[in-house]
Amino acid sequence: MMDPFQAHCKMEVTLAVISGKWKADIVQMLSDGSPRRYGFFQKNLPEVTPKILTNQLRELENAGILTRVIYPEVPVRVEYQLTEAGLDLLPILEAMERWALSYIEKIQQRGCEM
Amino acid sequence: MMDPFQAHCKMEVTLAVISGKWKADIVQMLSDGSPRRYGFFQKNLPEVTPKILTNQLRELENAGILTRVIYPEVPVRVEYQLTEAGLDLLPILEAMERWALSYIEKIQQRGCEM
DNA sequence: CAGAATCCAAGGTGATACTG
DNA sequence: CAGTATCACCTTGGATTCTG
Repeated sequence: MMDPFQAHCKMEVTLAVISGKWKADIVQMLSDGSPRRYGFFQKNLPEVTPKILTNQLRELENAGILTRVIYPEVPVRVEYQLTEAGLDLLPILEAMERWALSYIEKIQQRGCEM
Repeated sequence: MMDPFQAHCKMEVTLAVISGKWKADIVQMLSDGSPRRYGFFQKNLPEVTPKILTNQLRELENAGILTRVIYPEVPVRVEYQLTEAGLDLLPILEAMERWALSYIEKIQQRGCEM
């Protein structure tokens, strides 16, 4: 992940935080505010390998987008949950989703088939 | 650039379009709607090399975010201008800028110096 | 259950020099 | 003026295998 703190403009900070193949998906899966477990992401993102999933979760954690809480039970339970900064990201992700829909329409009209 | 059309979710489409080290800057430089020339970007982004600048401009052009118009004068003049889709991107970039500001504040309070 | 370790391929970025 | 061409690095993502 690119270091958000050496970005040359503010937008780059945000882009650095959410750029990552599965980060937007992860944040969206936590969008209702409730905590989710590692296996939940694995189940809903069948294509992502454990290494990559852990990597994306850790980078989001280090960026302060989500928290990782370990419950030392047997078997161990780990819960991920959005922070306030993470919740603040949701409107942007929704706007990105809306833009993409409109964009896809425009592109189709332009003559590209999908 | 990652192909927006093989994204696994809509948000990825938008991310694919604006992910690129200088793309957000370029779009913002065109935000008032008026056309800008190659040299303008070079002057305002002194760190970017010609190859990369051309690369970022071409990817934005291929994505339909901006247009590239060549005026066959001597010397040649090339003007870049945002499309409708590009203009629609501006609110998102502004939201990203605002989020980054709030984020930086929060991080500083958390104890990280910048 | 929730990862960690190792190895590897791809592509995005950049330095440098050159051109229609 | 507005680019191209070549070479090289380095980060990101991924396949596979293994573990507290």
